[in-house]
Amino acid sequence: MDQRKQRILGAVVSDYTKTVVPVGSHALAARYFLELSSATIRNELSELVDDGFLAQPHASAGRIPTDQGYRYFVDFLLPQEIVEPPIRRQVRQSFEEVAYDVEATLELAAATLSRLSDNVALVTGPTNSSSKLLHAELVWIRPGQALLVEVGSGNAVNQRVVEVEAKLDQVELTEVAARLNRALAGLTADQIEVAPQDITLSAELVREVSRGLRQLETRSSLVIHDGLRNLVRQPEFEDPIRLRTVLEVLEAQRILAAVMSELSPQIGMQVVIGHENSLAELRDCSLVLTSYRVGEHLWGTIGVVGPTRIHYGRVAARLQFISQVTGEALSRLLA
Amino acid sequence: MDQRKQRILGAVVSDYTKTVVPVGSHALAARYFLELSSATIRNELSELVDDGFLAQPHASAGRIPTDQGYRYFVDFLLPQEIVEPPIRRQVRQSFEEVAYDVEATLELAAATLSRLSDNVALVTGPTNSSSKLLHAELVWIRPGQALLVEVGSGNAVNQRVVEVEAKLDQVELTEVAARLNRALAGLTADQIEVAPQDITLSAELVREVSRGLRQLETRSSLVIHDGLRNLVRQPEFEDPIRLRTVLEVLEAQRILAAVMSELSPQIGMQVVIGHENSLAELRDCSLVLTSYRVGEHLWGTIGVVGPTRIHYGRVAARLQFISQVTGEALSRLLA
DNA sequence: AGTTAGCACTCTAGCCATCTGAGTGCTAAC
DNA sequence: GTTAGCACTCAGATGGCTAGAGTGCTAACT
Repeated sequence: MDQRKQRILGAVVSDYTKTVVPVGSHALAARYFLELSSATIRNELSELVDDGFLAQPHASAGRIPTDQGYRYFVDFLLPQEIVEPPIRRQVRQSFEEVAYDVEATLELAAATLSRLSDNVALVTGPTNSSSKLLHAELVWIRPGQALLVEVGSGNAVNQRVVEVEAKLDQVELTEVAARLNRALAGLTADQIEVAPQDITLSAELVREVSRGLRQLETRSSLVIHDGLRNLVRQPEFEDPIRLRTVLEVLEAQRILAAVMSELSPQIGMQVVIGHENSLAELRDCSLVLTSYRVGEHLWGTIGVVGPTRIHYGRVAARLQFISQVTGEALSRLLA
Repeated sequence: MDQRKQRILGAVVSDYTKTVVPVGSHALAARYFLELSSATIRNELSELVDDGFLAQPHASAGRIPTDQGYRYFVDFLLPQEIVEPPIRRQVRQSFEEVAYDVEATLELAAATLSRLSDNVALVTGPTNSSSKLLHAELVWIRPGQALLVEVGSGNAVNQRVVEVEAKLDQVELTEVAARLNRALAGLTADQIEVAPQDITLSAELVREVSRGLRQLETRSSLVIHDGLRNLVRQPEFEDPIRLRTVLEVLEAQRILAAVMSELSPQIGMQVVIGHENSLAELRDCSLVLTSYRVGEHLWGTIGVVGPTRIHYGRVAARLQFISQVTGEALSRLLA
């Protein structure tokens, strides 16, 4: 594609992104190409349609980008945008004030991202696919019952009620917990299940510990979302059926988690446009995703869902920034 | 209001609830009042309009219930509905399978309620307005840092990273935690802050404990919602502006939590219809709320948000049932 | 008294025809 | 390769028309 075609494609994408109205040759000439006539632009537009980068809603309408057009734009024409310093300051400050635990941090990340992207934000927690037991504790509740509190990798905490011998009091429970720690600390759920049994520990209790660790893994794989209200504002989702289709996916934690973990990029940013989505329900949407890191090992996925005409440049820049701030906040908290 | 008027009001409410189309005198005569002529019904309808129970969208249209009409219906005419045994069985079973911790239980409650009510479900966690410290524990992370794990009333758990003396190892941290427990267990955050200082405990650490307790209180006051997708399906929310207004409130955790805790009934069921809502944004909506109990002390609020023509009878019955199942599931888990 | 049939009247929603204007593709000239 | 000019197309807005659902009112009936 020659340079002029690229410029025109870029202009159509920017203009359509802003106005959500098909862009005509006159509008392009007036707003972006004072040196070219509308007739010339018409010829170029016509070729861009033939090559699949643009489409016409109907014969006498302007052009809108196709998924392929957005793809080209994202791959080759995306302008590097910066996040305005006032926004950076404000975001950093709110993270310092609000990010007092993992969950609050992730929720703040989602809220901030949805606000700054004007779209729906998605955040997954740390993917502890094989969480190790750091520490276990038993808290007396009543005769015969105790609360098993487990701390796993990344300081994620899980609690469950377990049956214990009725005669045990808190002092003795603490003693049992100490033995648990000596026997099991540093092991994953799998390892605990096959580990040689310490004869002084009840097999049932050990089993509860590994169950708890698995709960930790399941729980943290779920997805926080925020900004569904922004979706409603988008003209492409005025149609209730379309809106509902997308909402159903966004509210289906499991499906969403699968989509995100499948796409989650090891590094850099991942953009999925319209039909590129494996999920048919998201074929009207684009996803912009990246990973955040906490120290070295722990990481989750954070991203934005919007219509295919989402403002890729701005969203990518702001997502990048928030992902970094989130990682830093979590590092301060945990690492 | 005489009995016939009541029957007519009831018929209008049921019919409108099902069809979402203004109900005319002919339709009423044919479907509900074979013994009366449409003219008679017209006279009655006209009086019901004069008394404020019904309204006409325009002069030659049928009638729809006003908020006052729904109010009368709910207060005096609500038929006692039962929850079908197959549904009961299925719900109980899913609670047995999935409700393995507090959060999962509340999420399951929200998911089930939104499905069974065809509307948006809201669930708040236990309102630990003054959580007592049951147990504290310190877990070594690295020299100078430890994870403070606190268990509060209702076995809610909170964790935070705290600074400690660099030389302390896990054995010594456990010892410090034991002293913390002796000094502070059973106290609320307020009480901890004014308690006489144990000279062997760092004032900073004690302060962290009370901060953590307060986090617990804040966190559990947030609201889980599910079923926003159902809102989109309601004809009254086809208008994007209306939809957005409601979505904004539903996604604003703090506001929603305030509304729910303000309304949360000590016992029985609370119905708020349209303009009765203190929040202007919810004036097109009705809320059906109740409380669930875990043993004696712990409780939260669970409810449904929908359009004012929500099927009050069915929703109330199913909400009642789910609230009970949720309470039972949590009791098994915690008490 | 309350109920009902009859009837004129009202108003919306759907339909159709018309009009406008933005935007196109094509041709011929530059 | 670029541009001016022009005929053509089509969506969307506008406005009249009609059908039909539903009303309120009157007068007769029980």
